[in-house]
Amino acid sequence: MPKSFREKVYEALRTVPKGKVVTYGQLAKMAGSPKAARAVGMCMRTNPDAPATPCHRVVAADGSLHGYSGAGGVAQKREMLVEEEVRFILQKSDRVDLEVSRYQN
DNA sequence: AAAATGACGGTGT
DNA sequence: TACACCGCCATTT
Repeated sequence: MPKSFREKVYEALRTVPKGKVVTYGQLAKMAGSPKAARAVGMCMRTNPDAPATPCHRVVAADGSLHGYSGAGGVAQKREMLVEEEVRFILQKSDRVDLEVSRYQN
């Protein structure tokens, strides 16, 4: 099979450095389909595996965390980000500060 | 081949 | 700011 959309997504995701995050929409654009943000989410869900794919660095466009298939759900996801020194909105600890921690744009 | 699914995004209220 | 709706897309059934 030729490279499926999901593989491109994983590839792009792997380029995201520690301490930075990307939105589903960004990832979709990097994979070649600017409006496939939703599809990207599904790919993350069906492949929570491998430490090679930092799916915890993927957040919503407004900086909020949507889901996480791993144990602990979004709670665990948030912890991981904090551990990678990703900046969060102080008042709203549920959102990432995209102004600072966003990967590229 | 067609319909259903979901870890989205933007807009309106 | 929070919640409800609608539109979009790759993947799965």
